[in-house]
Amino acid sequence: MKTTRNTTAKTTILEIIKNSEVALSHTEIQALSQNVCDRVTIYRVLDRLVAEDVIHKTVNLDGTIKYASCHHLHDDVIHTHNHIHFSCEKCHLVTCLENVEPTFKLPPNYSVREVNFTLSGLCPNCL
Amino acid sequence: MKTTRNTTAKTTILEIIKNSEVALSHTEIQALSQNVCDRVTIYRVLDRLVAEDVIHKTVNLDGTIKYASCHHLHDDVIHTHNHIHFSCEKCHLVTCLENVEPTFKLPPNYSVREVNFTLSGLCPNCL
DNA sequence: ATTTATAACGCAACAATGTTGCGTTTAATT
DNA sequence: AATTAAACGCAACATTGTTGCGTTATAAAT
Repeated sequence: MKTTRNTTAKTTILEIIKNSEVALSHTEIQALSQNVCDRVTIYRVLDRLVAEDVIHKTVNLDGTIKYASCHHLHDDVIHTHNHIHFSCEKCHLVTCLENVEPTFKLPPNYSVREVNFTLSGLCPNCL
Repeated sequence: MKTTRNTTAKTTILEIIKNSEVALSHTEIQALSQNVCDRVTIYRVLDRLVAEDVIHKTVNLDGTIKYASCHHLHDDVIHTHNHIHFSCEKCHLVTCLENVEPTFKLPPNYSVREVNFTLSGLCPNCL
């Protein structure tokens, strides 16, 4: 049976993501991790953390993938990531707007499994 | 003064995008264009078409950037792209759901300039 | 505490994607 | 037909992500 292990790479990377106010890309995590492990390991750790539902992915408007920790609220059994991400064009920070849930109505026969909502513009700090 | 020219590369690429029901990536456009021009030229033409607001960009959940033609409705002066894109996980086609406009309310002091809403799951054809 | 199985790792090599510089071509105006 | 610079091709490079494989180290069993 497939088990999962706690390694120094995994814990430090998770710490970096948890301590960050904003979503981080692979490259940013690599810069922050000070050679704790190989570049490839970061990719693998990120994949594992996403699979374990500890962090989530979001895609920036330029195509770069960013990671942020999941804030599991209270006792939600179903845990979704359909909140909005805001990407500032000036400071390039990506923030999770946890409380902003967009609404929309879809045509029939679409089955949604994953969601990515990203806005870009200027954040309060840069406005 | 900076003018823009109509070249064969530009017109054929625009045709490809306009004739497509779904949003296309650079790689897909390259495959469909049958060596009409260099790989680099495709990048440059796409940038130009986006700048001219003839096509628009959207980002898939895997980070790949797709392009679709803009359908300027009636006499809209302000022309936005804040409709939803649907990315099918099975057939990998990205469709613009032109008529589905999401609503959401943002915290104060955010200035939005661009929007990207992408859903993924199964499209009607693959359901 | 030692052994053991395998998850996770490092490294090297590769693949895909996007960018830049520069000399050449060609579209559109004169 | 001449002119000008937008657009092009090509080569080289940068970045990002992937894969294979031998090695390391975690966590469980002894």
